[in-house]
Amino acid sequence: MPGQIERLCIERGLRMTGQRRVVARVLSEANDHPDAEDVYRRASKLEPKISIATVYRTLRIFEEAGILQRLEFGDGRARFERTESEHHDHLIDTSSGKVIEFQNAQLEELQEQIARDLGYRLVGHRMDLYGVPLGQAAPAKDEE
Amino acid sequence: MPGQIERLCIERGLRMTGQRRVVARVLSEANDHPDAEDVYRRASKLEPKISIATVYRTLRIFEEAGILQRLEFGDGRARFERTESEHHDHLIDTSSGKVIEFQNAQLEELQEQIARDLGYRLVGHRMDLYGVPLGQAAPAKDEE
DNA sequence: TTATATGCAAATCCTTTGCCGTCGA
DNA sequence: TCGACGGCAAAGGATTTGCATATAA
Repeated sequence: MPGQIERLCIERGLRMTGQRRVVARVLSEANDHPDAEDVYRRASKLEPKISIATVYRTLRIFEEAGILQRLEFGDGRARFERTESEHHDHLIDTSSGKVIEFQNAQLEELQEQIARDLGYRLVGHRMDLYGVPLGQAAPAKDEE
Repeated sequence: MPGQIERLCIERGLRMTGQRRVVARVLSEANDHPDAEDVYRRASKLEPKISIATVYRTLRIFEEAGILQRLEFGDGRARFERTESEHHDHLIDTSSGKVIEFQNAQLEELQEQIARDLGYRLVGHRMDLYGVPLGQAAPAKDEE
């Protein structure tokens, strides 16, 4: 039984090779936001002879087919997640690196309006929030 | 007469060398969002023997001193702008590459609130909008 | 069969670093 | 003076690519 991603690949007419199935499966089963190295590591367990070049090529192809979303959190490498019907943004916990997904309709609306006011039609956006857990670290400046 | 950035450098106790003055000046005079290569190119006109390594080192030092802001628009290289008292975000015109700055207090407030609702204190964020000029390209799907 | 995909290693792009001579305070 | 700085070239990390072989359809 093909996973969600493999199904999408077939739908979009991508040639399904053993390697692509493995990458598709790794991504279907991921609940986090793996980078290429992570995907390679996980895929290698299922298909030891897969190469990192194939992983990169496959990720790019999946992204171009709209199956994957590329995320960049500013640490120099790209992370991937499957495209979901409901759009969401990310909050990165800077103290642990944990990534939290959230949705906010008001925010989406506001972004469209801002673009419109500037004379543009919004075709995309990227928004990442960086935060530390409340009650951790020092919120005020003059405490110690 | 030192520019705004050189003044900040002095304020923060950075040792002022000829190269740093040149980089500071280039950035003080920039009205766009140059990447390291751009800064190097512009600095070279004022100081032909400056090296790209020095430009990178200086940009990093200025950034760490809070004098510069590092921007990443997803094209693989960092861009820089001087830190301004009033925060702003960017809208990138995907048809021309032009970058438009904007401020929106409601947006900032909403971001803080979202973080708070998730149990976080917002320590930073990054938001870029991507758009095409209104009236250009096809907004509807079934026209031609 | 035949265009497309994969492996491997080399290449690229952006950025950082080691080393050693130089310069600012 | 003397520790910080700059130049050069080499190193690094992430990602892409050329080429010969293998494979899906």
